Amino acid sequence: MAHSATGRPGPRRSLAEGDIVAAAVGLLDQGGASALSLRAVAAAVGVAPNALYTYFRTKTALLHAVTDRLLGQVDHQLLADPARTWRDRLALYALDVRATLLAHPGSAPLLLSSPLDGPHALAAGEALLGVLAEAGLDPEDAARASYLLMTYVLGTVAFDVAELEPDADPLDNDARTASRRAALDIPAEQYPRTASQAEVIAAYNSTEQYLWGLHRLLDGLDQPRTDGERRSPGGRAART
Amino acid sequence: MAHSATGRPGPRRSLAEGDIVAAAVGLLDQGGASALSLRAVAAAVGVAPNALYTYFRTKTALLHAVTDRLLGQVDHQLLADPARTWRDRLALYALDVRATLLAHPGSAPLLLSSPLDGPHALAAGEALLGVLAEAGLDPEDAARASYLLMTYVLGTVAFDVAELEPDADPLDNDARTASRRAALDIPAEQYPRTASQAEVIAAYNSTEQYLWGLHRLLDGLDQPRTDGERRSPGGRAART
DNA sequence: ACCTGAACACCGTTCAAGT
DNA sequence: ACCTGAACACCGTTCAAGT
Repeated sequence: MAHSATGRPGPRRSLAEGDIVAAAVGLLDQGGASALSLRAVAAAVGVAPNALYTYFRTKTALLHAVTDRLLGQVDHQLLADPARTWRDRLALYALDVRATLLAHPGSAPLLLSSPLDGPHALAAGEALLGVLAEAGLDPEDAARASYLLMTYVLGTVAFDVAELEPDADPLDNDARTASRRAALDIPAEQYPRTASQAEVIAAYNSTEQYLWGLHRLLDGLDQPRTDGERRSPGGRAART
Repeated sequence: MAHSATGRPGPRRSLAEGDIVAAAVGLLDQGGASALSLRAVAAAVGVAPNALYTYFRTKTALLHAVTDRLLGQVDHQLLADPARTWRDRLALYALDVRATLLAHPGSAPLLLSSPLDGPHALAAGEALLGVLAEAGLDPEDAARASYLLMTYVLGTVAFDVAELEPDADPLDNDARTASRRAALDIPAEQYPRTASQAEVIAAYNSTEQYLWGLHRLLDGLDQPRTDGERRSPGGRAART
């Protein structure tokens, strides 16, 4: 084990928060969520386990920092590209978030259990509100829609990553669909509709399904309201 | 601690899988996800920790059984009520799933990491496909839509439950919104759009937000396609 | 402030043995 | 088959002590 997360030997630089977070991400990448223990991080960074408490009050605090670092790897510029429609920008961005998280197995559940109030999360949220404003949503609806989109993206990837076998390549969707298909065994008499759609169900992990759901969701945002509007009695939202 | 999950004293009945799962749910309810250890379950059931390996190959297998038992507490009849429109049925069902999961803190992340192939999950999925067929979706779109809905419901509740403080009442949304509002501190110069919507953001955990998102999603399912259809080159879906 | 050794109260899982 | 005691290889966190 190297002294620091950079792998550079020699006398140890003074340890910093960033080094610890980087080492934690490294463990996550190699061994998944279960490999991310405080003791392992401490070992990777060349320090006694309890030394980490100088930098993070609890393990949870470290995990939140890991979360925000991963969000920092997403290309937020995709949301700002003025050459594309708002819809294309959202789709490309959603694909980038998914690809980033799939490259770090175990990160999606981690994101779902984080407050998402770090600097990268805030920056992404702000950019998202801008795109949704361009799409014609008033500020309140834009905020609601941004939460809807975040939930969709993170929920989908969390589902996806949950069933990853530790040895499988997280980026090979086709192989995973095939293995899902082989494992499916639905009694056709009891569940006829389900059984008849086994192919589609096996491909729930596909990019195609991901985009299908995203576009249905954007369709729902991109039209007049039909139902279920329950505004607070206080007043209507401003349509700026 | 009673000998069995039923609390009935006296000579122990022969232990069954169901007793173990029931005890696990009890621990989940009392202490959240972290209280659900094999050793605690074994103690609750009056047995040595390793005795559980007679019934479940791993802890994960037990968790999957817990997951399906929780799904069994949802009222699937809500999807079949012929007196209501498909949209109302889906909304009522989604509310019931949410209420059930919020009553069991820690269960949502558990569901997200389960294969959802147990009997109750299959039954719910089959009923869902039926409702979506009524809504006018062809079988393939219905399957895709059911996954979209599941992701939305479970993802939202997982997000929601993630930030639950152990002492808070999981069913008091208003109190949690207030505490979220108090914790929010967004620099308005850096994130103007975000800061201006702090009230809405604080209420992300509300039933109102949940229904808003659900209805946007149903709006997206309930209209002709606009974009993003990328069917596999092999052939088009059958329109039965 | 930053780090240490030692300890505490836990984990999931395996093994050999008993009935 | 069902269950046990004992052990293995871990956890996160705290405490007192050192610099």
